[in-house]
Amino acid sequence: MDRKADITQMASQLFKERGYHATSVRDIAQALNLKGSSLYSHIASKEEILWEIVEGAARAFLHSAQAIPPNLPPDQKLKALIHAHLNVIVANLPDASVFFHEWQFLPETLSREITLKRDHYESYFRQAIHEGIEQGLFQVQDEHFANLFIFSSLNWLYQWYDPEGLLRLEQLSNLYTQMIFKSLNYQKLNH
Amino acid sequence: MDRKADITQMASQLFKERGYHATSVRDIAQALNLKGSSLYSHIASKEEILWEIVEGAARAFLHSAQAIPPNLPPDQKLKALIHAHLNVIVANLPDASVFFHEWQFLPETLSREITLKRDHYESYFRQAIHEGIEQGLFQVQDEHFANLFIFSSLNWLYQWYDPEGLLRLEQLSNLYTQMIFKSLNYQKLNH
DNA sequence: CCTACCGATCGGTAGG
DNA sequence: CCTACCGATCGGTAGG
Repeated sequence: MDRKADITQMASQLFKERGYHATSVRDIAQALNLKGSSLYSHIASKEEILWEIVEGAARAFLHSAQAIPPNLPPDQKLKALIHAHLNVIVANLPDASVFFHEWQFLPETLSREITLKRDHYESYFRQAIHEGIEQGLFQVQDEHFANLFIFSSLNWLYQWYDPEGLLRLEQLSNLYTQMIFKSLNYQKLNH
Repeated sequence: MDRKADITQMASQLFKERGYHATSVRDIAQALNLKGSSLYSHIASKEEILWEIVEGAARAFLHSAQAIPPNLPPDQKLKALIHAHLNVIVANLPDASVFFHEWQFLPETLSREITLKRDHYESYFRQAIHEGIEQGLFQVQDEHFANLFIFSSLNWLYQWYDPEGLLRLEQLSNLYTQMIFKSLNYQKLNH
């Protein structure tokens, strides 16, 4: 029934593999055994497809962060945020790739909206790290840089993660949590 | 004299801002006050421009790693590699951005060559980390993941580094070194 | 380095 | 969902 979801999903795979601009509407249609013009009964434009993918991923990240109890202690909160973040990427790698790689090709009004959603999402991490520092659980030289360092390590995952590989979500999450917590000088040993 | 270098440099800026496929040959020419066809006295194809940028960046990374004395102790070697890596990115942000973001749009023969250069470059990091673990300077749960974690944190820099910002290379290098060394459970305090 | 031009392909529409 | 088609733009060439 929902042909639009089929189109978006196929487009997501192709955008991940070839990039947004190197994928034509005809490419997407062909992969679905359709003619290019047939897509336009379900979508208004190529840009709309990109928007659906990128905005959907932004929403997935935001919702997964908002599902975490805000009253958790900061170390547990950060651990849950790391797990949630990795889960969104692993659960839908093409969407995550397009989100990180192609969002800039949205027209400015829309890309600004994504930037806002992303800032909001990242604030959950910043907040947890900030609270952790205040409570003496974490120790960093430069809080701003610590945030950037952690986002960097998490955001590059889509570049190398192999869904067919051996690394499953739980192990990935444990490894990330351990390295990030060590980089934050986490005091407790068992987490 | 070297018009080709002018073309490549301007293209690098535009590719960084808009992406390879969203930048036309006419865009590059216009930014140099030329007509599109005029570029073809200096270049063979648009692809050649991309190749010059990406291969040049790959070479810059590789050379900077090869300039480090191989007999340094592993902790000092890793520190020097981090510094060299950040220097290449900071010294030429557009080239680095295109290298990380657009290399995949090279035809397969050429992109494979880049992948090989990159593997070779990364092996310097892997080697230093491996030696550090062997000598008991570093402790990690999963060496393979530790490598990926560190590359991730370093490779995402081009996404957020602001050349006009306050963070200069030396401070950036210190901050990265500190967080990475902590994530590796580095035993000595003064580095 | 320019003018003039090429075939191919692009995103998208009309009409059924 | 298709055929037929649109104007615009693409990378690139010829010839000067």
